[in-house]
Amino acid sequence: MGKRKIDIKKINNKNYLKATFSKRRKGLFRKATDLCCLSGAQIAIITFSPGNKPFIFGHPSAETVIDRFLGEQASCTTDGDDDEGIGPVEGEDGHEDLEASHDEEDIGSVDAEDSHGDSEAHQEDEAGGDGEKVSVWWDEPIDENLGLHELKKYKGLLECLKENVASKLDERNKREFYTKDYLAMLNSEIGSTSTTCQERDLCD
Amino acid sequence: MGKRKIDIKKINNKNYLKATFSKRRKGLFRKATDLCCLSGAQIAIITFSPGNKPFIFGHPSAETVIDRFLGEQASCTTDGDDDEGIGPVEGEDGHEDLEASHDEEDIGSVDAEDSHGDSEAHQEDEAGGDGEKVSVWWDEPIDENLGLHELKKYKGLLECLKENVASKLDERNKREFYTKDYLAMLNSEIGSTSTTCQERDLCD
DNA sequence: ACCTATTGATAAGC
DNA sequence: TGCTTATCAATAGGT
Repeated sequence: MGKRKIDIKKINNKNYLKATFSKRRKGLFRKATDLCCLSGAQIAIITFSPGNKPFIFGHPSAETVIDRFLGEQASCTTDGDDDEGIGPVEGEDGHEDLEASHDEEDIGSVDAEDSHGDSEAHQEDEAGGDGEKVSVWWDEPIDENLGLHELKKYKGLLECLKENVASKLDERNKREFYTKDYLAMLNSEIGSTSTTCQERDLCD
Repeated sequence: MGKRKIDIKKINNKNYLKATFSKRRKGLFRKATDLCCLSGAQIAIITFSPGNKPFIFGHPSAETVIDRFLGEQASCTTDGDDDEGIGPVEGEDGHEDLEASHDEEDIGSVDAEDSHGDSEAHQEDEAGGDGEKVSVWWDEPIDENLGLHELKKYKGLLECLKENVASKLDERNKREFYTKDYLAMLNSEIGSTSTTCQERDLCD
């Protein structure tokens, strides 16, 4: 999408690599920010640059999301939680289902909706409201509890998240190594410097 | 970037929210994939959809990157590793430097290069090659060891990563809950179904 | 889900 | 490295 199309292959030129990684990482974080604001989803991104520098994005915080992830894995392995656990841990090997995971066939039959496209299309927010939906693994509906909780926390402060803010952070050599709430951090930066709020409305 | 510009604020319409989250999450993962291929960076993305469904992206694996992240945090707190640790864990609170972390001022003075922009601009790949560079925290220069190791692992297999592949995964209700190598997984899907390789060359 | 009109992200060039 | 511009890519709406 630049002036010329580039092949998605390893960049060898060090300088070009640095510039590209920098730009694209920023773009990735911005996408994540937008997704958080739009959907209220919890997202954590851990990045180790080619120079082995860590760049962390997290909402409500990297640790929160990581813990939740690790927690689910644990409950999946030990508790078995409910019945149809989330998709089991998979990878190049293929399947390595644990005990209660029979998602491929099971869930497909339980919920006829996820027949074709994106698997997150169905919502189990109502946790049983629609009946045949996949059950939640925990008792915290993000939109209600966490979502409200988090968003209430930032209220009007989280009004906009301009890219300039991130740039400003870089200038201060903070290295964007944040495990707390990335959005909140950006917000605090905005608040302290009155960055112009271009077009993004309240994220709440 | 659709037919009409939208405000980056919480979407209330459930259906629209689902559709948007789905599209944008896919876009986010694709961006991460591109960034991995281009820079060889290690990236993990943990996402909990508004329906509390987990969607994991990881290269070389979510667990690998998470462990590395947690490991650095630990070493930062306990060992102190070298001297100029990475940017300390920061957040909305401001700074909470640990013991050996005086990166803001220190690194700035040590390396005159990271005075303004993106902090990952400097490379410590050579681990002392240029001398005044920020030191690595571990003994694994990604481009050399990890990068080579990982890439060698997938060789020509990782030739292309088309979006169709991800779609296909959704169709199989795998929910994209992968903690192993996301790229490798996509690759295996490609290999088993001979997905067309449009324009992406070898990621290696 | 798939299409198309638009806005957004970004490769080059300063 | 940040800014600007020309282009390609992601995606909002609508089917």
